[in-house]
Amino acid sequence: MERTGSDRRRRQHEATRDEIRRTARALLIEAGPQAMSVSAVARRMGLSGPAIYRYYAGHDELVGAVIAELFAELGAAIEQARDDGPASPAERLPAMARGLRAWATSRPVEFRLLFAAPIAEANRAPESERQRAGEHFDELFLREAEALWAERPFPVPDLREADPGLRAQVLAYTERKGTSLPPAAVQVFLTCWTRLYGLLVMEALDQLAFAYTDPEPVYEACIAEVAALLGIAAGAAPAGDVGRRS
Amino acid sequence: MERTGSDRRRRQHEATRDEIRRTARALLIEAGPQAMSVSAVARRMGLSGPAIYRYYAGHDELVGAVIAELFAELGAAIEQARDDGPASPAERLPAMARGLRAWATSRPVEFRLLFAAPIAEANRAPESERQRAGEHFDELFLREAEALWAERPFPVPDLREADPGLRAQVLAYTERKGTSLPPAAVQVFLTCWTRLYGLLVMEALDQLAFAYTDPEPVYEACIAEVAALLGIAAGAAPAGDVGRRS
DNA sequence: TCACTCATGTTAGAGCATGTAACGAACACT
DNA sequence: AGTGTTCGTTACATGCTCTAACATGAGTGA
Repeated sequence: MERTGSDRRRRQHEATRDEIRRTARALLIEAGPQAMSVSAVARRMGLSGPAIYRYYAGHDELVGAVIAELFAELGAAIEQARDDGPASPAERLPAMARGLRAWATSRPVEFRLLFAAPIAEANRAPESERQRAGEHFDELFLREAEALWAERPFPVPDLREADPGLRAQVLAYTERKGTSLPPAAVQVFLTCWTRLYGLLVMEALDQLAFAYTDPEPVYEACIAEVAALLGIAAGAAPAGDVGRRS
Repeated sequence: MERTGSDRRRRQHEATRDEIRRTARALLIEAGPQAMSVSAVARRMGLSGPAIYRYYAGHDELVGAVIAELFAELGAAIEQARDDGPASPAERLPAMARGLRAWATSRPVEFRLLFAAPIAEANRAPESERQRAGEHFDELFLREAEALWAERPFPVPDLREADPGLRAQVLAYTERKGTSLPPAAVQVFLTCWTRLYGLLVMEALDQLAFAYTDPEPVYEACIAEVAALLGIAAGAAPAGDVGRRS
């Protein structure tokens, strides 16, 4: 199995792997997640069924590759939102939050696959691509919160008054991440991040439709709340919204 | 098709329909959502495949029936949590929130099916079972918020300072529900409800695992936050947690 | 009572999915 | 040139949803 292989072969193999992944993604966008079948991908590429298995061990691995690609893109989009705007963390954090949602709303099918999927057992492993990606986004925002804290600390609650179980978990997270933030600040950060993230997931699952037809201002309000918790002003949302397939 | 039919026949038909639904649910619990296949249900009942189609138009309708049953149970659980405790809305609201999560955590597979499913297209229709159920839960909590407001109004923001789009949606929701709450209070209520609900959905989707191993105190903290917004004390969580299949 | 109707079951099969097995042809490396 | 790997094929096993066609038996009405 691909022991050494000439460079020629290896690159050819990679190229086909990529083409399969791109084809799967195209099908995902055109016809939803269940259209991403091994057969359908092969059919579209002019191959016949089992050929795909030379490149991916099975359907799950193929879907996993698409998911990994999307996670990378989403991460890049957030980083770009961070780096585009002005240099102050107080402005960057809301920009990143908006970048996150802009990506999500311009690619609804993909976002749903990432965050509102059946969650194939494979992707629920402790060290799965998915968990790693979640931690990564998390860290992007955490770094920014650290910068904000260094510049101008925000008010924090007294952790000694918190539930012991909760405090233990916050301490564990603080330790694991090796952050410069004090645990009480980490607690605030997690609250903020969870609210934003949760709202997005709900939107992706159409769980906000019972009350809201357009979640955008709801998300903006959440950004404002969170900004208030962090002691910063949210700033206005950029005027023009991002369209699909920018 | 079941035009008139004697009562005997009709009841027999209903009984079989129920048995099919129960069997599907058993399979769901034992082996996950994708085990709820028409074939598997028939096999377990000693029937052969197509017999099921005499009772359900197809796989989607069968799953929809299971979902409807679960929604009804969840609603009943919340109502019971409401009616069990003391009579004050200030105590009932947290009790209902805890009842909601108790149901969710004691039936993880079922809860995932309800709120974290692939969302079969059928269930995304404006008047689907799912939307109706969402509105129903929503109303259960809304009624309680009304009682709380009548007893002791909670502080509300000035809606005139809110985003016009958000305000319009809150007004529309207020009108649609015909609630006695003023729009600004509805806005607070929706914020509270969205936070609780969002946290639960995230837990169901394992989206909290990046930071928390045990979401229970996180949820309790959220209840406390929300209670603060409503000007009430959350009270302590009941000591013993509810086990599965109580 | 007898024949009719219709609900309910059956088997057969179409169509699509994942995935394996067995085989052939192109390719690279010695 | 020979040899083994890679990459494609077809054939097939199995499972799923769902339709078609047929059998059976219980209730219904003349």
